[in-house]
Amino acid sequence: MDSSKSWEHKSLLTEIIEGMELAKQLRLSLSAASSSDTRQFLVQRILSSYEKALLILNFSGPAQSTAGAIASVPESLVSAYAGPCFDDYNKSPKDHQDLTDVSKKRKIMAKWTDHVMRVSSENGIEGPHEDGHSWRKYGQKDILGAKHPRSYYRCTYRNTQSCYATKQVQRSDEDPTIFEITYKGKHTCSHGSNSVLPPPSPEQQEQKRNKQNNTSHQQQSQGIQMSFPTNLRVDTKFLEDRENMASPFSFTSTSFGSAGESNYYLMPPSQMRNIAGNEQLSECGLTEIISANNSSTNSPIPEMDFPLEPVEIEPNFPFDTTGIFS
DNA sequence: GTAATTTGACCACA
DNA sequence: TGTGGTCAAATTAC
Repeated sequence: MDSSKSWEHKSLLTEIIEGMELAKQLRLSLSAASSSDTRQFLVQRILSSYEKALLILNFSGPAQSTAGAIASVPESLVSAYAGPCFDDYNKSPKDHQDLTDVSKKRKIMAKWTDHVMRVSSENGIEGPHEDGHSWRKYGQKDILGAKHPRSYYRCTYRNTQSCYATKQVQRSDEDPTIFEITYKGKHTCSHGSNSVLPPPSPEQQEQKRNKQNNTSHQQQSQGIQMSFPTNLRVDTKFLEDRENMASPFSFTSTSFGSAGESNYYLMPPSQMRNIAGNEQLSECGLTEIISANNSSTNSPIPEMDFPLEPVEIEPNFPFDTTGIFS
C-alpha cells in the first residue's frame, strides 16, 4: 500500500469511527431526552462523516474499495433499487417481446445483466441473502471453471403476474461462504419488498430443509432484519472491475437506471436519501423504499432496517477494516 | 393436494 | 461444438 492509499485508509477509518462515535452519542442523546437541535446536529454530523468516507472511497480507485463496500449492502437493498426502473435502459422493444416469449429461451439473456453483487455468509450456510422477493429455483448448472454450480431463480409470480425478474446465485470459488448474485430483469409483481413478510427465499427454504442450526429459525422468527448483522459481512473483495465503471457510484439517479450494463451499489438507503434526494430517487421507486425504511421501527420491510440499528453500532460490531480497506 | 425443487434434456449463442 | 440458460417431468416438502 502506498502512502496515498495509506492516507485514504486512515481517513476512511477516521470518518467511519467518527460516525460510530457520533451515532453512539446520538443514541445516548435519544435516551437522555436532549434537545432536538442536539439530535439533529448529531445526525448531521453522522451523515457528513459517512459522506466524507464515501467520497474518499469514490476518489480512491473505483472498483476495488468501493465495490467492496457495495457488497456489504444487503442484497435486499440493492434488489429493491433494482426494481421498478432498473433495467429498462438496455432493453429494446424486441427484448420486451422476447421476455414474454419463452420459446426464445436465452436469446436476449446476455444483455440482461442488471447488477451483480456478492454477499457473504459468515456461518457458511447456504443462502445469505433475503431480498424481499419470492424466488423459485428453476435450474442449476455446473459452470465451466467454477467449483460450484450456478443456481437460477425466477420470480415466483412469473406466471401469475408476468414478473420476469430472475437471479443467478453462484458460490465463490475462492470463498465458499461468498455468493455472487446476479439480478436480471425487474420485478413487476406486487409481492416484492413491500410485502409484510416475504415468503422464505429458496436459500432460506434450503436452510430449513438442511436444519443446519437454529440460527435460521431464529432469523425467521425474529424477522429477517436481524439476519444481516449476524450472517452477512462485508465482502471486501467484491467484483473485479469487469464493467470498467468510470465511477462505481454517483449520487445521481443515473447510477440507478442508466449507468450501464451492470450497476453496483454501496450505500444504505439512508445515505442515498441524504445525498441523492428523494426527488431523483423516486423516479426509480426508491422513495417508497426509503421512506418505509425510515418511517417505523416496525418496518414492513424488515430487511431494509439495517443502517442504524443498535446492533450495528455496538462496540463489537465486526468492522473488519483490514478486509474492507485492504 | 399444492407448491417448490431437482435434474436431464433442449436450445441458442459464440 | 461447447457452454450457459431454460424447460418440464419427476420428485420432494409442506
